[in-house]
Amino acid sequence: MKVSARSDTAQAAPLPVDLADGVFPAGCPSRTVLDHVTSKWGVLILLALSEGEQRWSDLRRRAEGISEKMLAQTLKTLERDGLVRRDAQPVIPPRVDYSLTDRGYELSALLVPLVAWAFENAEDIVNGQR
Amino acid sequence: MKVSARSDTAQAAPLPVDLADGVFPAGCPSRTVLDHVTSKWGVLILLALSEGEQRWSDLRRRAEGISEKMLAQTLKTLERDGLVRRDAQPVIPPRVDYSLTDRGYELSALLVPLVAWAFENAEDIVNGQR
DNA sequence: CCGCATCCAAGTTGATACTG
DNA sequence: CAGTATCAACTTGGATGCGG
Repeated sequence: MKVSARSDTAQAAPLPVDLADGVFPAGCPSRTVLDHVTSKWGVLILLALSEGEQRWSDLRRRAEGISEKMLAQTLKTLERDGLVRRDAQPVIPPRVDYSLTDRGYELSALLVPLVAWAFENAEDIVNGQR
Repeated sequence: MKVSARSDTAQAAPLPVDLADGVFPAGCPSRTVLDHVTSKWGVLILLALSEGEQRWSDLRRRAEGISEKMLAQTLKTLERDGLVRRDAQPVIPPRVDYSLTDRGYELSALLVPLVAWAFENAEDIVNGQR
């Protein structure tokens, strides 16, 4: 479905003013949050956890290609942001479960359509470039 | 409308199976697309352009803190991905307008709620870490 | 002047090895 | 199993230069 009236350029500005003013300044907190959330691995981890609680090794396998360092770093950041909850059980061998907080779940609900879009359009996009 | 979300821990898995299988593998195209789209500056540029066509210098000012190099690079990537359209006018002084393609516009529609969420939750999140 | 490619310094990421 | 430490590789950004 085409939205645009002229040629094939999309216009219209459905962007709330306060949002625009709030996100673009360099030092604003939203930049930081966005960076964490849209980081290369952040998206994958949040998405994986949206399926439910998972262990470290599950996540490592799920987010194929992630290094242990980045997994640890990503999880720590998301935990500090209050999006992911860490539940370490004092057993041998150690077992740590990760899950989304309510806020993280809220976020993942917004992430899912984005990822779905990327998935659906990926082939087209990649084919388009030679 | 809220889905359910229990007291403290969010569970449930609203993630389509084919999506999950499609996004997590390392070499899949969706990863690439996601990386472009969720890159540090990609989000900001797409968001800025969702307000309508803009010139290079407008974008440079809008995405505060971006370097010329990263602006050029980001725009080129998004253009190659068919999300941004570049319109160079052969005038002196030179003038180049950037705008979203239909596909880019579609994407920005998904990005806006995400950014809005980040903006609304930013303060809470940043305050939460001591 | 505006748009953008190039070079070099600095920060980020990744593979491997090692500890609790 | 869950993470940390270390070093090498890649990415980012800023200054500079140059064409239109």
